[in-house]
Amino acid sequence: MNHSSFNSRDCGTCPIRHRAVCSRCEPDELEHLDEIKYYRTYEAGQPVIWAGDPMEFVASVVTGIATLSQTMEDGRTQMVGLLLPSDFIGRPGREIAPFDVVAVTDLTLCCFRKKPFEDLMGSTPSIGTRLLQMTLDELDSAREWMLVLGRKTAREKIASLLLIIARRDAALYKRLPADGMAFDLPLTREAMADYLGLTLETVSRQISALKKSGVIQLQGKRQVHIPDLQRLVSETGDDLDGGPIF
Amino acid sequence: MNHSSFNSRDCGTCPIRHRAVCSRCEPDELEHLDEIKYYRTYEAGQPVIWAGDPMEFVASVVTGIATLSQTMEDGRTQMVGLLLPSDFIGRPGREIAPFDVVAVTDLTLCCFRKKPFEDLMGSTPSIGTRLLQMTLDELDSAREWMLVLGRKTAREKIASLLLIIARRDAALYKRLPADGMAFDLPLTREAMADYLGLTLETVSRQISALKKSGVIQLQGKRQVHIPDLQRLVSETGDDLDGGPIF
DNA sequence: AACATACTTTGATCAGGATCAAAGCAGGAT
DNA sequence: ATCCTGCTTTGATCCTGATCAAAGTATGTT
Repeated sequence: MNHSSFNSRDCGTCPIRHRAVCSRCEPDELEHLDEIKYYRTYEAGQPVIWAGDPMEFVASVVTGIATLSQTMEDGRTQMVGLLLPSDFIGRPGREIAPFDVVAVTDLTLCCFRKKPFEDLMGSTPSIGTRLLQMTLDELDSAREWMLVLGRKTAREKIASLLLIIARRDAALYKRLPADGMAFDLPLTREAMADYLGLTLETVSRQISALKKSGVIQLQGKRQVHIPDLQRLVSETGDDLDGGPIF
Repeated sequence: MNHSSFNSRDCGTCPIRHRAVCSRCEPDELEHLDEIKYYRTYEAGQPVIWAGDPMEFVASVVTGIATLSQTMEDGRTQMVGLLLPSDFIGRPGREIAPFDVVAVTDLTLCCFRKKPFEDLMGSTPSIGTRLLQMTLDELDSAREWMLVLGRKTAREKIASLLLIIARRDAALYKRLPADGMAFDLPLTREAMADYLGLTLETVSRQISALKKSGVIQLQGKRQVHIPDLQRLVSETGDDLDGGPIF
């Protein structure tokens, strides 16, 4: 159990959802968990698992980013989930992975062998409750994403994705949204296109257009600076009165 | 408690998921449930609840069809879920409805007041487990739908929707898929468009095109006959090797 | 330095679906 | 019957984003 790879910030920002399954956050369950959990790392670009493969573990993302995606016979690909630190992978009670999981950056997973995890769930109801809440939140996110995919224009899609990444980034590092904020784009243009149901050319063009309009600024290809968050929000087409953004 | 409106077929085909919360299917929990549950009916077109409204109950669809949808300020609408008999509405642990719920046909809900339902969940772990399974299934469906919205052509979208309805219909009534099957389209062209991220004109045109190709036959506007299910499947663009359809 | 590779940008053209418009159809009310 | 209303079909045209193509940029390798 190599805990030395975790610095204190990882634990300080570790969301509640992670605590539910992470022995480092719930030391009283340490021994039990240590028997069934292990860490695993993947390099950027490596597959974690393919749709249809048997999946003998569930896991929590510790560091890095992974994608959940689906590919059609002819190669058309749709990303159906973006897995950021603290997100959960896998499901108790199902043997087969329903989607492809791929590491897009270097990735560390905190894995739990499935059988003992299910046993633990049975004996610790709070884990099931926590998992239900997380799953309901994910379902809401997926449904919100359906509006983006089905009804938004290319420009609105890009703005929505940037806002999602900015929001998760801010939440994760507990940065307050100053009047400007900056972050690294973790995805290639192609990955963004797969997320948004667009082509990579359209993604590139729309990012250029947002830059030209002054909504975003770019340093290099990946470093994004947003001078005015409200401006970006208004580009998403979403209701401005939908409550606080962060 | 008016159970007389349930005929025996309703209970015979009542899926496991419904059993988890329906006293009619779990008579041993009858008294307890009777204190907290009630039936409620809605006419076709009536709203059940609007996004943002406080929601003081959870419910299970008994008969009829409802939709979950999201609308943007400018009126663009995306349906994010189709609620058929046995589907669950609402979520423990959240006060506010995240989406609009509207009855598209006459609708009967089996409602449970939220507080006591949550108490019941706490004391009956199997309900939470069941709810987790249902939610995970819904999440998978939502993610599969993201592929439809993001990457499929209009024709493939229509074929996918017809197949989903046919599949659910067959499962609900336990009809075996003969070499041909028929069902009523419960949705207007506009509702189908909202589900598929299309306009109603495109839906109409693609349905006409599928009819002209002989993939489907229509009696009137709503009664659909599918002479060859495999033919319809091949129109969805999905992998044919994805296991049995029903 | 020269090259290779992967990613990105930009241009030109095309096509699928949206939009605008009008007519057809069925069921219900008077 | 006639009218009305809501739903559906079909036509004409437009536009957004896809496709095809090529050049630009950054990073690492020999």
